Amino acid sequence: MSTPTLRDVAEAAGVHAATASRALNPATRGLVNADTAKRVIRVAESLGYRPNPIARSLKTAKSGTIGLVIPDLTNPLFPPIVRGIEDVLEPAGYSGLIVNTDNDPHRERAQIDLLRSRQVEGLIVATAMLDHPLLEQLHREGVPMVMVNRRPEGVDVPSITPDDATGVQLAVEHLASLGHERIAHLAGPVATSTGVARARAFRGTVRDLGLADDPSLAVPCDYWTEEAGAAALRSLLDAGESFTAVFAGNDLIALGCYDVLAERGISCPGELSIVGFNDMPFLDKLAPPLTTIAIPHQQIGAEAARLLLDAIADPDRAARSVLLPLSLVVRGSTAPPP
DNA sequence: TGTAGTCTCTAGCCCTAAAT
DNA sequence: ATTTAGGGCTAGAGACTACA
Repeated sequence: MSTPTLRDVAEAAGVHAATASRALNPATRGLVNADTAKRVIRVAESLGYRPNPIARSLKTAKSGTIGLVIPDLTNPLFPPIVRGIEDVLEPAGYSGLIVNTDNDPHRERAQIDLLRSRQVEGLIVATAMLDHPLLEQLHREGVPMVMVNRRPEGVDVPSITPDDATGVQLAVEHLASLGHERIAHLAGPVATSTGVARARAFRGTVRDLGLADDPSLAVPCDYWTEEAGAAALRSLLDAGESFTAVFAGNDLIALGCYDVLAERGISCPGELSIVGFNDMPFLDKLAPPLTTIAIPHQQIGAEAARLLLDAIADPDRAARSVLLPLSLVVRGSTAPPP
């Protein structure tokens, strides 16, 4: 006996398939006599019936799925965000399909094509570049979309981003209050909104506080990765720049710095203080534990999912964007300069 | 006779294997 | 090469019953 269908349930319960369908769907259950509904539900359970969402979407033209486009699945920043997204999607009857683009535009295009062919009802996108033709195109085609963490320029799409400027300010003020005057910034990629926003805020804060405003102390990384962070710090050290603290564009870049400190025998925080950004999981387990800027990851994900559900329900609604507040988490990687 | 309340009937969603 | 059938499900139309 193959897996039971709605018809099997209906027959066993002595009702028409359409009635069984209504009884089993909470949204339409009210159209069916309560006792009948109860009977159908019981029969469905005893047969081990599982609704077939493919057949359902054949009729309803709705898939109940949302595409989650993640740039780098190995970045621990994302699991808590996805968790927040699922917390909101699930009770709304949706589930997320995750794809990973590895920051590769071709891969991204292919993955998004795949999601669309699977009839996802919307996209939550964490891969936004400042200039992002694909996202512009999707937006023109009317694909419901929400940006998380980053946002492209000039595309009128709902987004949920951290308040980078304030976060940077907190980090730099913390270092300044410890007595640091020459702070280096290992910035995120210049093609990303986050990288640019944080770099700009860094420069502004450094000036406001009257610290060394030396362009050679700000180095953009090619990627948001440990390797890129390590390479950037090496180039600063090799150039003979003098600085007593590093403000990293994100935690992975800061982690890369740890590698360089180890290989060159530099002590942290004794000789060099380091501050990260994002507060991804496990930073408190490092030696020394990394001081960083905390982002409410789960809240970001949940808010993104809410914005998307809004956009799906009402496509004409004006794009709403949310800026989430950040906080400084002081751990062991920062101390007064030597 | 009208009207809730409850149920059934029908068609069709999109695609493809099989029949023509 | 073209047509048909059919997979599982549900929206919409409409039928039946009981009761005011």
